[in-house]
Amino acid sequence: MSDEAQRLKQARDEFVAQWGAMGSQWGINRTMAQIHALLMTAVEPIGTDDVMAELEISRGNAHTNLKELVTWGLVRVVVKKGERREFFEAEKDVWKIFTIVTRERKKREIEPALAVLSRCSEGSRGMKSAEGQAFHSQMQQLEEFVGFASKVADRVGSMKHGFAVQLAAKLLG
Amino acid sequence: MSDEAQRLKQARDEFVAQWGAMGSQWGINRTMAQIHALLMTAVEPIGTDDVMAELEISRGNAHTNLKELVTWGLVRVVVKKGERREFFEAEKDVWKIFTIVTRERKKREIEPALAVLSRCSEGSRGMKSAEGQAFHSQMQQLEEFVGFASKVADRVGSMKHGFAVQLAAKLLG
DNA sequence: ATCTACTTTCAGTATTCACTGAAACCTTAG
DNA sequence: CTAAGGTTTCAGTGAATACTGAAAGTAGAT
Repeated sequence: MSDEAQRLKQARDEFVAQWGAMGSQWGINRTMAQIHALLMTAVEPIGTDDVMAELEISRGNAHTNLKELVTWGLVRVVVKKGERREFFEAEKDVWKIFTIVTRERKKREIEPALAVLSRCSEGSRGMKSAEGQAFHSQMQQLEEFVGFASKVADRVGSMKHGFAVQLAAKLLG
Repeated sequence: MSDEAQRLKQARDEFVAQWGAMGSQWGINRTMAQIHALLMTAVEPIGTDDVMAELEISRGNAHTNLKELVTWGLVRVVVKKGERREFFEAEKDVWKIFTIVTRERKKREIEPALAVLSRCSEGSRGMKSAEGQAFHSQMQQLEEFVGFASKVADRVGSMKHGFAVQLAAKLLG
């Protein structure tokens, strides 16, 4: 193997390992993040067995996490003609990756919070005691803010890349 | 206990429980989120023993998570005169809470990612093979995007509430 | 209809992460 | 100094989560 090919393999392994470690920090399961890293840096679609071999994981594990990535929309299933098995290919456009992750995190983090806050705010409406009023007010403020974050996430998530860049340039300028 | 006081207790318990459950989703430990919820809805500073009693957790657990909340900056230590023990009080301003969480998440999620990407991008600079170039390009794009997200987080985190509201109004308008 | 090449599921196991409770450690008061 | 009141640490335990491997399921090919 050439020197460069070795360096490349090393760099890629490092990326896969570290991206996986990062996944934990992000509340995403390590294997899923590793598979994602592997696919993002693959030149062409790869199959379940390649994933198993590369990451030294079981078929079940590879399967589950590949399907989860497909559910998120970060990975597509590809069928090659003349091949019976499925191959997988990751979305590589960073802006698309970002909007997908934004959408998922909104679903998982913001929306449940909003539901909780709504109920707590509603359940304490019109209380007479100082404590009751303070609680209601706190719930209302949180609800308003989170609702607002939810709208921002929607808006940003549906922007075209170019527009987002413009907006951000203004923000940072 | 009056009817209203009961309703309040119920609503507050629900908030604490649900906020805790949410914490898991957010990659924050459940107890820490529960303590935070408890403190956010407390009328006055409370002590370790109150937290232990309210959440039915051990001293060690209460202690560790209270200190972690203090480290984050979401909770302050308060000393009452004539009292030897420490009391705790949460920041209640939602915008401040938001900026603190933004700062912490940037530190925990964005900065390590950036470091990884830098190294991988650097380590694959100037490769000749198509694979090497594709890898380098992918790393560069990710690095650029994440670096950018980092700056946005800084900027938003240091905004005054009023300014952020204005900006957001424009964004959502 | 049967074989073959895969995909999917899931009970059991391993790993990781959080919690307990008790001991060690401060700090102020007497 | 010693005692009392309070805080901090941490080894051991428990709960949650992820992973394995093998069996069951599916679908195209013969």
